[in-house]
Amino acid sequence: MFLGEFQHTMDSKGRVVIPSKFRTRLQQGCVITKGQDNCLQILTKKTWEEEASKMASLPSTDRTSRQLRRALFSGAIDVKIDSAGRVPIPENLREYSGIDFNEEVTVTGSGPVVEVWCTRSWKKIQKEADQSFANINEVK
Amino acid sequence: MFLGEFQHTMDSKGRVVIPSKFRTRLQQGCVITKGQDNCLQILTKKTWEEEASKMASLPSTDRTSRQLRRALFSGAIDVKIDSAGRVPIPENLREYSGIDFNEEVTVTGSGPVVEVWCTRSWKKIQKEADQSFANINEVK
DNA sequence: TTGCAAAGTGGTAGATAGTGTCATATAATG
DNA sequence: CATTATATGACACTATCTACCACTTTGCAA
Repeated sequence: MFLGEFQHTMDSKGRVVIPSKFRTRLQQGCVITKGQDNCLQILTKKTWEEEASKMASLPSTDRTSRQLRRALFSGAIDVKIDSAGRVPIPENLREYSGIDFNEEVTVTGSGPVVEVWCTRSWKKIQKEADQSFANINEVK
Repeated sequence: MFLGEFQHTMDSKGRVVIPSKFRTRLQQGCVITKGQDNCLQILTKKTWEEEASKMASLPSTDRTSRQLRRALFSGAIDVKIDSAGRVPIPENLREYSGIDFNEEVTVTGSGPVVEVWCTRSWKKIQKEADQSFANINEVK
């Protein structure tokens, strides 16, 4: 289970540091894909395979499923963490997530996956997320 | 069941002492999360697992569910109590709770969870709580 | 082919944040 | 009151992040 929120910066070559708490679990290979709401997701090999097989089993008659599948597979790339704890983010994913060189990045643990956000977007999303969270608690 | 109210200070490195009465139950690992009204909650592993498993059953196709998952997991961190009985509070949770280095902190037992408050906030909240409590008694 | 520019990959040193330990002070207990 | 447990502040040490720098590869054009 990945937990927490970390601030980093994308370096001038498009690389992002993975918080050290996450590294051990991602060290033996991980996959980066497009996530929902314009974030990026980092998955362990194992989680990726599970996700991928779920995706594959969706009916290809449904337009939404097809689109989901395209986004997931076409945007995916498997990477390895370098000796300094960084992963390279390719051009298409940088564009998708809106993260530019030297820009602030928020890396969050989100249960089974790690999410990478351009900090600007994260702040917006987080506000919304906290709201949902607060409401749920009130209901109880 | 956690009971009582304790005064402590966050040290200059962002750590807070867990009252010794609570330690034995939290020693084998605990999770800190955002609680209501900008307090922090400390949960036992077991209580946390229960909370987290509720999340797992929600569909990731629904935006609200995704937001909930993000809020819960990104705002949580699992920590262990060190040999001096302290836990580290990471940056994002310090900010959420408004607790600065070297600042007064109130730690309260609140039934199934332990709550950590910036003492300034706690005083306000407590006044309100006492008020409601008094009124309820009057009504009876 | 050769030379150049751009992008990608890898490494290093210094700054900073995080962690662990200890000694003393304070509080709790019998 | 003596003893034990707990809290706090100080300090040293470690890990991690960042900002650089240097090298390699690739693509393009001369």
